[in-house]
Amino acid sequence: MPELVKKCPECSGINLNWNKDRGEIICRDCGLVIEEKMVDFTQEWREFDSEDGERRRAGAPMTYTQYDHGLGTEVGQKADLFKLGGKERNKFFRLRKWQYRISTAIERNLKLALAELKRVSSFLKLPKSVEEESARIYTLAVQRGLVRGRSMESVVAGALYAACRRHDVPRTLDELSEASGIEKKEIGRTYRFVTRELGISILPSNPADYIARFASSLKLNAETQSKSIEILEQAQKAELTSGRGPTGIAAAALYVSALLHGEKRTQREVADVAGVTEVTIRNRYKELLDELKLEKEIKKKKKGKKR
DNA sequence: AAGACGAAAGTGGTTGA
DNA sequence: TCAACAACTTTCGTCTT
Repeated sequence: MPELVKKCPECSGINLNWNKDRGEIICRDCGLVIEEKMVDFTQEWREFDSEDGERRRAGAPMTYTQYDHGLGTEVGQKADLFKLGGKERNKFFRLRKWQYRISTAIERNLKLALAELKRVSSFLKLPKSVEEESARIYTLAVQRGLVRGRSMESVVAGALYAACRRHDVPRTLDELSEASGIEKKEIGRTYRFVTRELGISILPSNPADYIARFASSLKLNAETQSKSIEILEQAQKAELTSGRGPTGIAAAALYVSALLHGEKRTQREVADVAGVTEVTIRNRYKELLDELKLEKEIKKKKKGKKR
């Protein structure tokens, strides 16, 4: 390890890991990559693309890397050397140079982006399949030049969001936003843009997919959980769900079934984990009571408590 | 005192002319 | 491109436990 670096400039940790192959020093405490191009001088990571228009690289503050200890930047795909025939040399060399530049630009972009994607994905504890799907989406997006004019990070977040939806493990925009450091509306925008451009089908997410996660962070038992799924199904039949935010509905269903099972949670608590407000829960809750004739059960519960 | 409830005004996004 | 619109939020006052 070179003399100069002994402490992590970010967190002052001394637990540094020198990866000779990639010429990186990685702080094991906070995940900061300290030196990137000591050996491998072909990788000009710090340079911005030579393509015009793409200079908004500064994105989320890197403090988020603190959460990712096992930061892995393993990315495959070395670009092939371009072996094209050679006759009109000058012209051809220029072309080749261009091609090379473009391909390395894409490759560089991918390398950075996939590292970012991995980070966010591990922060959210997303399954491998989702991670791969989103990497695929992102790769497609880069190849079609959809990243231009947008920050890399926001496209990564959008790809992740889309992949989550497709695999029925939805995260809310809030969660993605917290994990990636990109604003909610920005993620939503790029998400819509990318899915539209790539022709990815966007089925509205099912409230039931949120139940398990919300329930576990509220520490509700399995019975309550399945009850809330039932409630959701009834609600869907009564057409209470269309046009409403799925998280709000999921939250209300959970709230009701928690009441029914004597595992009462306050509206505030449920609202927090679902990322909606109490008011929304109240509205959905009221609709549920009206349509599903659950009033009696609730009242029974209350009487039972008084005795 | 905390939680539940509801009204009113405000916000961001979608839709349709 | 703009206005209407629905869903959701914020804020605040009142009622209930």
